[in-house]
Amino acid sequence: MQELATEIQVPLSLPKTSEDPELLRIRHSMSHVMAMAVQNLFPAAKVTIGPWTETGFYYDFDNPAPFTEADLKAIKKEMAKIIGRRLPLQRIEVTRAEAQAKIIANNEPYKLEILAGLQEPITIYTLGETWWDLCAGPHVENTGQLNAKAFELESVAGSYWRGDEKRAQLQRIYGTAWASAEQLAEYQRRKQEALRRDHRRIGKDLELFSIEDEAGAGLVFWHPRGARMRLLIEDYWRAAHFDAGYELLYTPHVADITLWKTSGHLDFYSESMFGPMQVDEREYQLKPMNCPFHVLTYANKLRSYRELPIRWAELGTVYRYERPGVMHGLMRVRGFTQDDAHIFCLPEQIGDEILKILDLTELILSTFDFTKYEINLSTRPLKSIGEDAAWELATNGLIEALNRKGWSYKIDEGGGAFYGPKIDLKIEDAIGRMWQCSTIQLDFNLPERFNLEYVAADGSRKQPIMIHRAIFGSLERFFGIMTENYAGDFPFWLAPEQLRLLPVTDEVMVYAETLQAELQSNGIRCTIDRSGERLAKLIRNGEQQKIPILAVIGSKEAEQNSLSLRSRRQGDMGTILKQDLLKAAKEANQLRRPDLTP
RNA sequence: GCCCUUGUAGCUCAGCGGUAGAGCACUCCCUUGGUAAGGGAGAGGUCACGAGUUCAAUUCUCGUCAAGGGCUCCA
Repeated sequence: MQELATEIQVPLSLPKTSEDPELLRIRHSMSHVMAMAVQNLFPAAKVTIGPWTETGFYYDFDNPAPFTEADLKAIKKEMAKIIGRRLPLQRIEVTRAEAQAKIIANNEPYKLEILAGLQEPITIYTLGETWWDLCAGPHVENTGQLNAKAFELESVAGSYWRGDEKRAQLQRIYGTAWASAEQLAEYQRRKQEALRRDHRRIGKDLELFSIEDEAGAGLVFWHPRGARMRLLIEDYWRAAHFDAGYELLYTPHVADITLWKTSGHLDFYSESMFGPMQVDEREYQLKPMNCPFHVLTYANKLRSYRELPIRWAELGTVYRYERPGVMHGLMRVRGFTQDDAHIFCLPEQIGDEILKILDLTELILSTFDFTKYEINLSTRPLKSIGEDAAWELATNGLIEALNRKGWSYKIDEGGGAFYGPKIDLKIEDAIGRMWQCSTIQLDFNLPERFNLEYVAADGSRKQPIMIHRAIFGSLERFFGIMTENYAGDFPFWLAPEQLRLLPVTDEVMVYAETLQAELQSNGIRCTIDRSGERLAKLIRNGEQQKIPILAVIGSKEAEQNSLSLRSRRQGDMGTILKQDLLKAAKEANQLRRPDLTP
């Protein structure tokens, strides 16, 4: 069924740079052309680096004055000129001393620093008679091979030399370049499509949520429609967790700061925490994570090995300090709810537990039509705690589970947290973007710090294995991703307003009200459009608000106790008797169907 | 936090050194209309906030806050 989509008319393919050597040369050369253009127009600009990206290229400059959007136009024009001159690009091998002499002659301090880190042979690429850049290539042979109609300068942005915010502030210019004007047009069409799907746009248009200046950045207000959807998601999540053998917890939003000292967060996480607050004689801390609370709950009494595994989940709302300027719609906020869970188990249970988590993750994500995953396994970093044997056991447990699940994965050697190895899962959305949501982490740290134990079969005290895991990651973020995935066209079971009754005249209002009451009492989210506009307008409004089912009712329908249905996904569904609609809608809700009928 | 851009009606946006405009939405009136915009009238703005320059600031300058695109960081 997933295959169908690809059969419908294949659009112009847009290869990534890393998949297409020709595009790589084009983009790499284009960044040199841009650098030359910039230095022609701004002689004081110093060059730094100018790599390709998957959709284009950028170049970072150190220029006395920042570039403005207006400068981009002039730079683009200059680039077109350079392309028109069909200047050759030539690869020249030089010695370190020669390179150094050339760089010093040009007064390019950043290049000098780059040179210091290079191995011989050192290559430079010339562009025309006078301009050149330290570069490994590859490039096109001459600028005539670049298409002046297939590139665009997209934006200016600040960046830092070597990505280090303590070092020089540079000016980055982003561009995109393609082999043909048609490809550029297709790329721009896709950018438009991403804009159309933007959850911030859809969230406003469909009245799902807002972020209010007066309350502060990064704090989400869920409006009735968004809140209803969130509730549906949460209800489903809870049911799935009970089915999978979890119990649910509720824990406080604040706790005495000593708890955060014990957990270690005050030492290694304080930069991401809201400041403490004074209450009576004690200092309290708003929670940035749920784990210490679950740990305390575990430690509340002596546990037996017979109780394990313990699986505790919570939709836990946490607050984290995010630096100004990094917030982004629902994707990056300061207050959010994690679908957090902690599993306390015996060492020999790790493999089974991880596998169960993978199964539950797949079940839940696929319910929202996320069926393509990219999995990363991160192993022990250099700086870490815990014994070798524990790391090996845990890492093997993760690998064993992935193998049993039959999922392929990449290994990120040394990419784990200092307290344990982890599995990260990225999901692919409808337009091919990858998003990281789910994560499964082993933790040797907290059980140690809180002295967690259980009584083993032989009567001795042992430390349990602790697993953190989240499937959505954060409900806010997941909601944003899901909204973009569906482009606001939510499946029937999830739509905040599932069905809207459109009365053709006021005379059928009584019938409409009877219908609404009956549908609502059967758990179907249904409204009546009382605007009094003509039918065509009612339909237009309903379609714009992406209501899954619009039900036209006039005198004919009122007489027969029926409705004329118009489905957003399935088109005209003809006239249906009330009792048949009730049955179909209830079933669709129960089975979480995308449409009224399969 | 840093760089660029932006902030005018609920939304999308014009405008300008002499205190404001359009379309949609909203309210009312006419229309009772059968599958993507019927017609008319009206209401609605401390031009983000705070200073400064000026006879006069929504417009110019500076600061603050927020948003957008990035950097860094991240669920």
